[in-house]
Amino acid sequence: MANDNKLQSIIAHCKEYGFIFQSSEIYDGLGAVYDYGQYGAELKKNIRDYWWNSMTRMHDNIVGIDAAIFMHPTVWKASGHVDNFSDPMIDNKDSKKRYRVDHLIEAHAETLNENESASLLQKMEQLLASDDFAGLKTLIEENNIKCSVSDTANWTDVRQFNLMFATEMGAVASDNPEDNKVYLRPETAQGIFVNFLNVQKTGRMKIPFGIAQTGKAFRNEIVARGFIFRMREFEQMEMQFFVRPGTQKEWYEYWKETRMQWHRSLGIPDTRYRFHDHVKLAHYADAACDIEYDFPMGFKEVEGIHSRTDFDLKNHQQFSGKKLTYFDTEINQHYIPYVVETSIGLDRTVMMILSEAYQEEDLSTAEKQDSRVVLKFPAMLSPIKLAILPLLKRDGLPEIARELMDSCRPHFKCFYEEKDTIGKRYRRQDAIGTPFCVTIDHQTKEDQTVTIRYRDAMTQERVPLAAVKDIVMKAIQTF
RNA sequence: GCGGGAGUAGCUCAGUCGGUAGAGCGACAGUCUUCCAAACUGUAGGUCGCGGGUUCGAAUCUCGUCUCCCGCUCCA
Repeated sequence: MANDNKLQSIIAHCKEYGFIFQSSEIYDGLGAVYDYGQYGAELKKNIRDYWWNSMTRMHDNIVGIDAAIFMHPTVWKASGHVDNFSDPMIDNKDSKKRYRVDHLIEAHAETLNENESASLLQKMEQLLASDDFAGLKTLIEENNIKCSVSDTANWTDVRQFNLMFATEMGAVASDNPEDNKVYLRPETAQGIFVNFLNVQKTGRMKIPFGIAQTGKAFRNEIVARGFIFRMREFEQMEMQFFVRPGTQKEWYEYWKETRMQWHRSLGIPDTRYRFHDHVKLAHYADAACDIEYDFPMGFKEVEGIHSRTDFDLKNHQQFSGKKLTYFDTEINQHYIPYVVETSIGLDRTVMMILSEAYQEEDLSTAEKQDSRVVLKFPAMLSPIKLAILPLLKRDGLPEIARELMDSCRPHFKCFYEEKDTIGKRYRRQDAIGTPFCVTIDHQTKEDQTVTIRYRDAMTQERVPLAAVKDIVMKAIQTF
């Protein structure tokens, strides 16, 4: 199957079987926002739990928190988000090149004589200060400023590209709206940094240690596309690992390898992944790489591992005026810890798991055309673990099935169905990725055995009714 | 953001010259069946993405708009 069709098929399948719907669909949808349906929500939760447990339960020195989406506005000044991402921009329609308005005008000013230049820059400053975008465009047009690529002055309107969503906090309007302005966090990491000392002290944590968190983040992407790959509201799973300065390189390597093992544990072969080391580093990092997965639209980042140095804590210390140092009793020194971050997109992981699991199989024989769509999820991630199917809806078979259901449902998600032929019921479970189906038939009444049918191989075998729960439990065991 | 393509039932799609909307699959209720969908009967589902215009009449022509997909661009 061609890859361009595969994404379409997955989107259609996700909708048809209740995994993912477009947000507000009856109102024509809201761009790049999606809702998880009944099975999608289970799948997403299972992935989140698996990540959470692998971080917090399987490491002595990593604890989890849940910070608020709203944070003090100064947080985003300290993190660099306010300054770096709120400049007015303008596009040249011919070259399609986008410029920061101030850069464009400043570059032009350099070609002018001293008086003209100063006058131009002064006008620009006034317009920038008053957010007069129309005035800025007029200024560009009056000065006949051209694009260096296309050499034309065919410009779009000036627009503000602030990638952070803002809202107002507090019911009382202020004279200056900026006073009440709060942002929806564009990343979850800052909630960890500002709680670094709280957790360290109350948890009596000793470096090296980590703080993990999952939660929603919001980015007002200009171009958001690719199904749930790039959404305006999305969920991150992040862990910030605090280390002694100078040891960050080895921890960076450690987490690179540890995170890759986690990916392997999802049953996805190495060939579907690749590392992408950042050459051009962000302002906060001294080393960074992406784990990329081969999505239907090509290799794309699913997780980032960044050595963030002491950039964040140092800035928060400076902006807040609160000391954010740690006293290391081993070397009797105070220092601001360095941070190695692992940051994985939960929605991207859902999409990765779906892409990997989705299979259209041709089951045709000489006599009969046949095919199925199956989601080959790792059993621990499947929305439904076990489907319990009485072969007939009479002769006491449903009663036995219900008993099995009652004994299993406290332990894992089960599904009961007695409608339609058994083959049809199997295929329906294939379509939502249920790894096990158990069928109760007349023989069950005689010898207390059932047929268990495996999703991937479509084979089945006879097992004791009493063993079913343990078979499934064992298969979904994660650690 | 620019360019291209597309929106008709839950899904995949048909719908001629402008004349009051159809199929297959799926779903639901039964029948049959006794371990791998597509056997039989019946039922429900659509302001043809949304809004304006042309017309006696618009799924169809036209303008606008929203959404999705592809390419380029961007991505702390």
